[in-house]
Amino acid sequence: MPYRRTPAVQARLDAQRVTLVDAATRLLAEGGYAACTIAAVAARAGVAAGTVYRHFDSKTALAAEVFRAVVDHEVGAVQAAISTEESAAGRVQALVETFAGRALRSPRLAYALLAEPVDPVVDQLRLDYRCRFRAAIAEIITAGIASGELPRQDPTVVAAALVGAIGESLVGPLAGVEPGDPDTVSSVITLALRAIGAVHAVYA
Amino acid sequence: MPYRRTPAVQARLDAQRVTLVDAATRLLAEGGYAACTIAAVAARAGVAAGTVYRHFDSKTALAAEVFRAVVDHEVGAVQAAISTEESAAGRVQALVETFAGRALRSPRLAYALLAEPVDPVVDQLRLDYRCRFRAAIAEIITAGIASGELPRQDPTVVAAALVGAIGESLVGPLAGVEPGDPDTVSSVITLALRAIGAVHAVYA
DNA sequence: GGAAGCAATGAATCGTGATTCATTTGTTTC
DNA sequence: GAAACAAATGAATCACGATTCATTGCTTCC
Repeated sequence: MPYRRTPAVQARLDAQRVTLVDAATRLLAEGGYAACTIAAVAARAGVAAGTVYRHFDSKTALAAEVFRAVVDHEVGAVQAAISTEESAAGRVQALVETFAGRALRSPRLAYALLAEPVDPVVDQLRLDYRCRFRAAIAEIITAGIASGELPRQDPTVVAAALVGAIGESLVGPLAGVEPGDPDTVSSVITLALRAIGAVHAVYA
Repeated sequence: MPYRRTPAVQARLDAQRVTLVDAATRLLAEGGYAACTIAAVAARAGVAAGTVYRHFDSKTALAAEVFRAVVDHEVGAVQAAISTEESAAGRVQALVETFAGRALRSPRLAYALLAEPVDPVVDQLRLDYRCRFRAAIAEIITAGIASGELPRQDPTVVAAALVGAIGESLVGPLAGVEPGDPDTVSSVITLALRAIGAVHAVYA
């Protein structure tokens, strides 16, 4: 048995993989999918193009992994923010604030995540991403209806609409130009609360 | 002067141009931008690829013309529907119904129009499209506030959010699979009315 | 009818970026 | 140290669709 991959080598390979995903993520955040070529990723990671293929079968596979990692991170942040709130209104507010804050901090990434189409496989992941947010919102609404805080409504449709509303308000402008000011976020919160029928904290 | 373009020839050329735009529109509606290659457009129109370039400088120019035509048509339909209504609530309802009805009838086209990115020039046209809808909604809201029918709010942000909500509800699912049933439309109407603070026709 | 020139053709060319693979470099084991 | 093989390289290849252009076919006008 003249060769076996030692733990040291394995660790280096693992680290290299991480470096690749990281490089791709940064490139995505900087210039969108178009900037995320294999050559660019490899260069950023300090390896040759061919080396990328020792870790990923295809560009799509790399993109999928990047996407999944970023989405998990984003969803996690939102869920953490939600979990500290009790009421439906509080949770929705926390969700929008967290989501919007992060999106405004990395606008290009948010755009790539929410809107920029690319590849059927990645598009499917984007849908999953939206679905996860949708599910989070739907859950809040369902609980709110059950507790009597919110009026009866179709949680799925309302959640989809809110995802759209938030996305449009935040990354819609992005595709154009302006950065999106803080007032926008509070307007969106107000609107979201009104849309779900949480009539209290409204009419700012 | 051994040659001059006669009216008959001009008419044929004009018709050919229309045929090209029409072919591209159908292809767009069937398979999105990816299906809309020069070769496919030419084949559908019954001409050679090179002929396309006698009418359009580039694929982008063709796409832009297609986009503009389709958008004008869509916006026109919505505006016609709005114009027959008096109240803000009635107008919003008409707008959503019209937009949604058309989108559900040509889902692939709606997706291309609302979400599918392609090319900076076309992307800009898409933004214009959204802006026009946004403007239409903002106008309704502004008028509603002025008349006292609606509470004070930021019409621009609310309009953007509604565009997003409508788009997400209707074409979001599309990117995935299902066709989007009629109940969805009425749910979206209810939500839109509630979101703008038109508390009446609500709580269905 | 025929000269003059526009219109149409479609195969060849180009550009872009993913993917391959023969070769070089690095590790492991004895 | 040397055999045996893995990892890394990056130039060459491929794929795909837009774009060009030399050639062929049509119109016009006298």
